[in-house]
Amino acid sequence: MKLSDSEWIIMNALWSEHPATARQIAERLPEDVQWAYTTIKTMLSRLVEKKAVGEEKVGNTSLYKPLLTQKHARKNAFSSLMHQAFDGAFGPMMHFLFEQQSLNGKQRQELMNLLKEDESKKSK
Amino acid sequence: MKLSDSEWIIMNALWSEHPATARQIAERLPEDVQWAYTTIKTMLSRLVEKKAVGEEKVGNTSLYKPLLTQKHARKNAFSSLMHQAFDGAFGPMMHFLFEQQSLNGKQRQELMNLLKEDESKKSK
DNA sequence: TGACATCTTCTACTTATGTAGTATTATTGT
DNA sequence: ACAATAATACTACATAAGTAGAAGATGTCA
Repeated sequence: MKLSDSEWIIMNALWSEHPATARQIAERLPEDVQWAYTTIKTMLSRLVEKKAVGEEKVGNTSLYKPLLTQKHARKNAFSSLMHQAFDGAFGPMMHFLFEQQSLNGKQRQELMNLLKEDESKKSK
Repeated sequence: MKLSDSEWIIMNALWSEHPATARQIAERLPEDVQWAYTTIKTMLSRLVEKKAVGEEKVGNTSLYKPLLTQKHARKNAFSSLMHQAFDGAFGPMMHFLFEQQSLNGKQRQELMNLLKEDESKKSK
């Protein structure tokens, strides 16, 4: 399941709290996203069709909730990027990230800690 | 500059060696990509239009070369992903990657080395 | 010099994405 | 009970992406 740019925007709003009505989602969109209410509805319908979002009617109003988890969406996005841009190789991708980001000392330290944390988790 | 899925495929073939003719690119595509020659030409034209690729005629044949570098393309892709999926935050993105990949000892070691390498480069 | 192979350019068609209007239906405050 | 509000479903339309055929120009080998 691959999300388009606009779909990410909707999903982000939905993940942040759900279930939610279209109206609530509208209110949570980033400042710079000024979509008509019907645009949001259209996006939601398409996401429901794709089974990324679930819809439940309560009265005449729909409540939406994510079916695709944020974690899955992120995973898919990385997987996709890793395959198209790094021929599927994790190592080179990481290498690139480190190289690019010209990490400052703190960031580097943070990453070190993450790695160590991961290590100790593993060995337990 | 954002590349579509198909565009990545073409660009990968082009980055691998250039300049290249459409025919050469065709030959380098992954096994599972069976595009008509004209499809490749269409993609190339569109990439030329977008200035991601340069075209130079030699005789009646075009030679193509990347204008958008692989590095830039990768950077853009990450930037885009980081913004849509992690609200632009590098740290959380890294955290996610570590968590997801359940790194084995060797991979972890490799990453550590990358970090240290980076550190020593910095301090010089 | 003609038959083939090969390139190019144009055109075409489908599905996806981005964005929103209109018409209809339901809810509600007075 | 009705006007105002708000929700829904449907339709619409532009641009991007995916994929390729047709026709015309050019090169090439016997």
